[in-house]
Amino acid sequence: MPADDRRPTIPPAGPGRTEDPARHARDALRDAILNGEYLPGERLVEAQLCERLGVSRFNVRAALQDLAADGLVKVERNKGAHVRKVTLDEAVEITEVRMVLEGLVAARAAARVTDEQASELDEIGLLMRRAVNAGEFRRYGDLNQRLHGLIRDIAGHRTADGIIETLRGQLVRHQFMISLHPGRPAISLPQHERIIEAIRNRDPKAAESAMREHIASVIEALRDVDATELR
Amino acid sequence: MPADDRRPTIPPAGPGRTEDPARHARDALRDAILNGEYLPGERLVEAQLCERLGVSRFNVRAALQDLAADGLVKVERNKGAHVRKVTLDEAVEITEVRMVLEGLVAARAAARVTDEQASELDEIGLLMRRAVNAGEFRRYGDLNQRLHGLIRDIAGHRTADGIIETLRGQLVRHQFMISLHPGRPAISLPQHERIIEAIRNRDPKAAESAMREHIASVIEALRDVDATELR
DNA sequence: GCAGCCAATATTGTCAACAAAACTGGAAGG
DNA sequence: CCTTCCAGTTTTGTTGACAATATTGGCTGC
Repeated sequence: MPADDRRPTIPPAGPGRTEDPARHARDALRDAILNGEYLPGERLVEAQLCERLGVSRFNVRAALQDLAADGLVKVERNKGAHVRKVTLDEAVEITEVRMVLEGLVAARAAARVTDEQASELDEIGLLMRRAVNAGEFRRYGDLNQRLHGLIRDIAGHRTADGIIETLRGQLVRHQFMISLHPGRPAISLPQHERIIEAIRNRDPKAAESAMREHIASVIEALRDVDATELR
Repeated sequence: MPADDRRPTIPPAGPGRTEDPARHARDALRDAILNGEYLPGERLVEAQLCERLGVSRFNVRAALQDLAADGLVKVERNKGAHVRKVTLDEAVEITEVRMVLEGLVAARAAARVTDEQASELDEIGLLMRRAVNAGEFRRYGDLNQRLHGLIRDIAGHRTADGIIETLRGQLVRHQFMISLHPGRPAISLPQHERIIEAIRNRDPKAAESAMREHIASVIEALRDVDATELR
């Protein structure tokens, strides 16, 4: 075993100390996992997390249970917590669910979009095209997230929104790899543009099917990336 | 306040005592809420639950946190836990999500159904028709649940399955009222039969749209029931 | 060398007591 | 009569210690 873990400590959130430690622990641990500081399958020992997060074991346990509910960690009785491993099959299932949920959300967004929101959508579309043309893939990825987020805001479907957000968390690693997949933006850009257009036209059915097609192609990309990686 | 709470105690699960109390507490409390022994909005005081469930406060808290993740209770810091109230709008949202998820599941079931499973579907359809003709509404409700469950088994989509199950829990009360709504079976029976037929024919698209139509009509029923109740 | 066992250790599960916060009822003042 | 404030009480938040369980590493006998 390593003599000492050199990972940075995440001390209390500033000098304020006004926040409750439970929240801090949960958010800090979630960020740490999402940033890949703990790898899938890695064991999460409560005592170590106490030091790392600067909170008591009580709050560490609460955080672990919370993240287990989000599917980010898995806890087994008397065996502790691990970062959850998401297999390719699970990733596909999760993305299938996201496909129908975001389809629902897109349809609803098309039914509720205001003129102001429509031009915001247009602007994102424009920026996306520019980013692709300029080869700024990182920027494109950010815009991608912003677009999906805006659509969900327009739809205002809290239930679907919460589930989508939870599922997204479970896939950060996979999603990240997809965004770097060569040729990916060229495929997804026109799909995004069709989604935007359908919502602008206030056509729920078109918006739903455009969104579903888009995410269906994400599923293909998932499989591709996985195949590429295991070569 | 009531001088004494006469609700039945749920003592340890038999003489075995092999099960962990955390699991027992969680399941017993979930059942109690689902059976309506605690009403929506009712406060859940930890000390009372300790007596009721025969476990320590530690385990009561764990159970409450678990059920909060399932959306059955809501806990507010320093304010305790309440049985979550599901408004009509939320119930509609939840059912919309169920609509697209069960649509996905139905499509997948149609793609994977075996001959044996197909005849099982047929049998349930037959029993449903009989139950409706005989006016056995309670039985029809049970068969309804069995049908949806079988479809989900056939699909084998663990991710969608888990979410659907969670959502169903949040709606037990509403669902129960719908099943007693007069004229409801006459509407839903032919919808169920169309779903069964589409899956039998191994036609995913038809299965998905049949399922979505069915659940869309459940949403209407939800609104009706609510309107009837507040008259 | 190795399979199985046993003690030592590491880790998680549980509890009971205490601290902090929220709620309650009633008294004081307007 | 109403509002405000202040104990007293109830309820939740947190801690540290201890118990139960799993894991590790070495030992023994084959």
